[in-house]
Amino acid sequence: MARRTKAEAQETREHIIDAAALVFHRKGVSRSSLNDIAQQAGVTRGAIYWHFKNKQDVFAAMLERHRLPTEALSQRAEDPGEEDPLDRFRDLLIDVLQRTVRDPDHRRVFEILFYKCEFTEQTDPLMQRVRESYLDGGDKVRRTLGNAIERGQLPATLNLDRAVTQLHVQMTGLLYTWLLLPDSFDLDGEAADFVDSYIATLRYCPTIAGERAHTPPGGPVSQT
Amino acid sequence: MARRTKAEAQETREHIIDAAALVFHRKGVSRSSLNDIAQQAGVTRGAIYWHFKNKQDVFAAMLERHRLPTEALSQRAEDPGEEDPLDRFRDLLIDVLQRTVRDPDHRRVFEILFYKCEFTEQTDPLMQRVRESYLDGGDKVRRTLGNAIERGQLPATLNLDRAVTQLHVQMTGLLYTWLLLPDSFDLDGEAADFVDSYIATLRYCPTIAGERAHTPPGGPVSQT
DNA sequence: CTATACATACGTTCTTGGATGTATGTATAC
DNA sequence: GTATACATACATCCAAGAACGTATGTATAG
Repeated sequence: MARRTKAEAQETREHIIDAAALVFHRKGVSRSSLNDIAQQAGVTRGAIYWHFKNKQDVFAAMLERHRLPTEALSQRAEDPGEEDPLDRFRDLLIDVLQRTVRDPDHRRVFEILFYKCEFTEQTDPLMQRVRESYLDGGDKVRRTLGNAIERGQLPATLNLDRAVTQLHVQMTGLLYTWLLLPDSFDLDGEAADFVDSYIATLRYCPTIAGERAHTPPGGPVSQT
Repeated sequence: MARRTKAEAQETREHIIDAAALVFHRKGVSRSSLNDIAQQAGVTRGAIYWHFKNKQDVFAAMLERHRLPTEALSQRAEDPGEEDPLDRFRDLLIDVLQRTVRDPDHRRVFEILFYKCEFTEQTDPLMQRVRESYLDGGDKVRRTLGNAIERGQLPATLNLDRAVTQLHVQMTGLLYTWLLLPDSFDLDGEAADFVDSYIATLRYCPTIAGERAHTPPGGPVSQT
């Protein structure tokens, strides 16, 4: 077999990424050879070298494909025209947590990122990429929370930097620990609780909300 | 040169571990060859193979040496005879955070664990080891918090499981994000704040401290 | 026909584990 | 105290495999 149609070629490219994720997850990125990935995908190394420069390039493509779905949701939350930015923000966070539990493909990429790959130097483009991803995400959150403040959904005294830091800490910590010990707590069922708890600290915790805790108009702070 | 005295041999063993940590940190564990480590330590691969079985064994030895100092502090906090277990617990948490900032050797191991090594299968002894380390740590924390409850330092209604989970989330999240972006916040200066904030949630957050606010009148709260 | 989408074949580079060499520390005998 | 015997603490050398990148072959879509 040889030359396929363009659509078919695109399919094999996707298959290769799928296979890479599986092999990366099973053996770790460094111990995964391109031959392993090719076998898993049902092609030869030649196919991989046609679509990608090398293993690093396959890895980057996998991350890129993983980034897109979350991107869409965060765009909605960040929109200044959005009337309920805090609720869109809440949806986004809950979605990330629950998708990690429910969608094996999504979870697999997170597991690879946390437990099955190595970032080498500060100058490593991959390390830089993750770093920028965090910083960009922080900026998005900052804008979204700013919109929420303007709409009166959060106190004007909110310390944005602390809020962003705490969000990173909470989300990263949740995903990291749950992926390590999935049976230690029910992330899917309690996702909304965790997110609401975080939003509550934005409103009431003095070190984040500002000097005086006050009660904003009723939002979705439901506890079970 | 050949046979050294026992003390000198122990020194070279330590040197090898030091060198391994440096090389692991610089190149990532998988890309570090035993030759790299030997060169960094100023010995040959023969020396490493004398003291250790293989690279995995060097890695395990590095982790073991890293575990010990924290172990001592946690033992104190856990002691049922300790009169102020909550304060010892607080000291322990602050120490871990600040030592990560101040002690380059300590920080290096954390960076390796988070960013520069791969855990492969569920059956991987290293993965298991980290998992057990989390579970054991959780048990210690559970006992320590239990002591604190008996001494009246924490509410009797405290949900221990949630408290342990939240601690893992908070500490792991803090270390992970700060190691990724050390300039994004002042972990050293705010370490006590973060710990106190966590302890405050143990006392006041309804979902963790207990459901006094939401409990219908007429009976003690039953948990778990 | 020609560029595409792969498969196949090849040479090189690294790394590993073990085998072997060797010089010194250390314990014991005398 | 010294000679002997052995274990220790490495250094050096070697064989084998794995993975990579490239170069080349080839059949088909356009």
